Amino acid sequence: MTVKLSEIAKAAGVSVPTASRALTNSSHPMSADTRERILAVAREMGYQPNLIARSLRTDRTNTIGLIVENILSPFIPPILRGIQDVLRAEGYFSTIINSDWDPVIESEAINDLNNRKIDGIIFVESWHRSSKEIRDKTDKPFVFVHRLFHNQLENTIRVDEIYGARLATGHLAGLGHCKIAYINGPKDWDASKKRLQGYRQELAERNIPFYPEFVQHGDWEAGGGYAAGQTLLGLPDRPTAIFAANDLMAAGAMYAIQDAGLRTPQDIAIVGYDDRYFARIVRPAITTVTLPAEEMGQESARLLLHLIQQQKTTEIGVEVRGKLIVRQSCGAVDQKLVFEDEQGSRAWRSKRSREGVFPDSEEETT
Amino acid sequence: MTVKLSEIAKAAGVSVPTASRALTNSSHPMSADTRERILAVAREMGYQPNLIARSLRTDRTNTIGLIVENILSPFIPPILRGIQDVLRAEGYFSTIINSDWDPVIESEAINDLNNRKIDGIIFVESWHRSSKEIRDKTDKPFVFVHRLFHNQLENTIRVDEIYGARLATGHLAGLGHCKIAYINGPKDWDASKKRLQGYRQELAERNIPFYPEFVQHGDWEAGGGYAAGQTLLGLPDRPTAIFAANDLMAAGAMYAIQDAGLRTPQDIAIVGYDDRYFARIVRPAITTVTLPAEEMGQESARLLLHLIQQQKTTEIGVEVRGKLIVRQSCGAVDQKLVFEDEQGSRAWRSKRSREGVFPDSEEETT
DNA sequence: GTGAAAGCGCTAACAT
DNA sequence: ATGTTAGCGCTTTCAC
Repeated sequence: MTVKLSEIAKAAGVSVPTASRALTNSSHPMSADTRERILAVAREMGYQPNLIARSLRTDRTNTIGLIVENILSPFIPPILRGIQDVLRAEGYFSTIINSDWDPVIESEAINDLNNRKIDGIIFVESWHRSSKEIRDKTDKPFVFVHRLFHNQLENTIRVDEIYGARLATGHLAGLGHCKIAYINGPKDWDASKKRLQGYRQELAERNIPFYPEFVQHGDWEAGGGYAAGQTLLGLPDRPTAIFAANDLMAAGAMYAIQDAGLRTPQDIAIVGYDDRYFARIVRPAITTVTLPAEEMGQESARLLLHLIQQQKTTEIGVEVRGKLIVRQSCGAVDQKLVFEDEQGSRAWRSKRSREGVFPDSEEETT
Repeated sequence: MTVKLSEIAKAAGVSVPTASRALTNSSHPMSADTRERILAVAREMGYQPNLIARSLRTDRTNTIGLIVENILSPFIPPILRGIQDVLRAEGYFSTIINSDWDPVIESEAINDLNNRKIDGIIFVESWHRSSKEIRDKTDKPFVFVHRLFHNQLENTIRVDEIYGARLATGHLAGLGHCKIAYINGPKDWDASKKRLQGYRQELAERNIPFYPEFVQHGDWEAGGGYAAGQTLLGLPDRPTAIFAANDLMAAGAMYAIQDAGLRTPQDIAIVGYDDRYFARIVRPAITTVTLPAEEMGQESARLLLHLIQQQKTTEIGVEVRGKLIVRQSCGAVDQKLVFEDEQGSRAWRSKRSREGVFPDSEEETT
C-alpha cells in the first residue's frame, strides 16, 4: 500500500536524492524536465512521504505542542481553534496536553514534547509565569497565552483588560448612568486589578464620582455575584447600573435584583464580561464584553511560527481587545426577544448551506 | 543538551543494543546486574529517548489522530477530554484536526495522519457513516464517536437515545403528568427518531395515551423551541408538561410559557436533554438528561487501544447512557435558588484545594 | 544538474 | 547474556 521514495526514483530513472529534491521543492538546481517527470511519476504511483523518516533526518516535525490548563475550561476550545487554524494553514500539526494546573504534569508534558521533537510549544494558561522558568526545560521556542495572570510582555499574548472594562463602564455611563457599581473578581488576580483600573479610569475621565462602597468582590461564580448584588441593593443610595467582571457574576447579580422585586434593565442595568454562551440564553440576555479567545489563539500561533522561522527565542507579544456586545440587560436596545444562533454549530451550518445537503441518515445495517 | 543511546552504552561499558534492551524493558534475557547499571547511568546522564528515531524503526508512534467535527461544538471538548485521559494513562499522545463537516478536509486529514504514521484514528462526528468508506483510505484501526447519526454497531460509540428519552418522559409521568408534549429535533436525524421512540415507549408502558398533536418539531435552536411551545400552548387541551429533545429548545419553550403569562414548573413543567452548561444558569434551572460525553470519549479510546493491541480491525462498539439531572423546571424539587459550580474549572479547584495555593500574581516586570 | 556516500538514533535479527 | 550487523526512509553533504 505504501510506496517509498526509492521506488519513485527507480521508476523515474533517477537517483533517490534527485527524487527527493524534486518532491521537496528543493532550491538545489535541477532541470525542469526531470523535476516534472519525477512529480508525474510520484503522482501516478500515489507517493506519500514518510514524515517520521523526514523528521529524523531534518530534526523538524512540523508539530507544535499545546499545553493547556484544561480543555473543558470555557475559553480553551476557542483559543485552540484559533491556534489550529493558523497552524493548519502553514502545514503544522498540534498535539494537546491538559496540565490541570499541576506543575508536575506540566513539566512532564514539556519533557514528553521534547522527546517527540516538536518544533515549539504554546502554553495556554500555564503554571509558569515567565520565560526563564521554561528556558532550562526546553530549547524549543515557546509562547504563552495568559488570560488571568501574566508578568511579562515577551512571548505573551494577553488581553487589554483595562480597555474592556472601560468599554463596559463607558457603555453604561453613555446610557446616562452615574451610579455604576462594579462587582470585581478576587482581589489578587491580575485580571481583577486591571478591570478595576479600567472601571476607575473610565469614571474619572467622565467626571463621575467614585464610591468605594460601589466596588464589591465576588468569586467569579454566580453565587458570588448574587451575594454582591444583594449587598449593593442594600446600600442606602443604591446604584442604577452594575458592571460585573464576568458573566457568571452578572447573572447572579441579575437574579438578586429580580429576587428583590426589581427589574433589569429598567431599575438596574447590567453589563457582564466574557461573552459566555449562556449570556445570550438567560433573560434578559446579558450585554457583555467579549473575550477574543480565537484571536488570542491565532496571534499566539503566528508569534510562535515567527520565532521558529526567524530562529529567535524572544519577541514582544501582542495585546488583543474585546468588543462590546449589546443585548437586553443594559437597556440600550428594546426588550423584544431575539434568539441568537448557536455559535458552536456555525461551521456545520456554513457547510450545510454551502452544499445544501447533509449526509443522509441511512437505516441501521445491524 | 541531548544525550543519546550510544553515549549511555559507552558510559556503561556495553553495546548499544544492550543499552536499548535495558531501557525499553525488553523481554530479551539479560543480567539484572547490567540492566541496573545501564538504568543508573541513563538516569544520571538524564537520557531521554528520541521518539522519532524509535518510531522510524518500530513503525509505531504512540500517537492517535483525532478527527473532530469542530472543537467549538459544545460536546467535542468533553469527548476529547475523555479520550485524552485514557490515552495519556497508556502513554499515548493525540493530535486533533477539525473537519468542519467537510468531506474533503476529512479525507486530507486521514492522509496527513497516515503520513505521520499515527497508530489509529478516532472520528468524533464524521462525514463518513460506515467503516467500509474509511477502510480504503487508511490501514490503521479506527473508531467512531457518533452522537447524531450512525448506521453500524462495529467500531462505534453511541448513545442510548431511547433510554434517555424514557428517563425524561418517565420523570414527568412519575410526577403525575399525563399530558406530556414532546418537542423533537428535525425529523430526519437519527437522534430525533430514537428520542421520539423512547418518548412513545415510555408513554405506552405507563398506559398514557399518545396524542399526535403533542409532538412538535423544532430545529434544535431556542427559536424553534419557542415556536413549538407557542403551538402547544395554543392547543385546545394544552399539555401540563413538555419534554424537549435538547436544552436549547427547552429554554425556548420555557420562554414561550413565560411570555404567555404562565409559570414553569407550576403551570407547565419542562425537561430538556443534553445538560448544556446554560441549563443550570437560566431560571428556573432546567431538569435534563445528560449526554455522557466524557464517557463516550473514554470508551472510544479504550476500544481503539484494544483494536491496536489485539491487532484487530473490527470490534463491536459500546452504547452509553445518560442520567437525569433534576433541577427546578420540572417541579420535583422546591424552588429555592441553588448555584452550581462551574463545571469547567473543577480541575483548577481540585488542584487549588489540594495544594492550598495558587501561583502568586507577581508584579509586572516590564 | 546529477549521483554516491553518509547518517539522523534507534531496535530487530542473527550471531556467538 | 551480550555483541555484531543491518536497516527503518529520508535528506544532506560532497563529488563529479
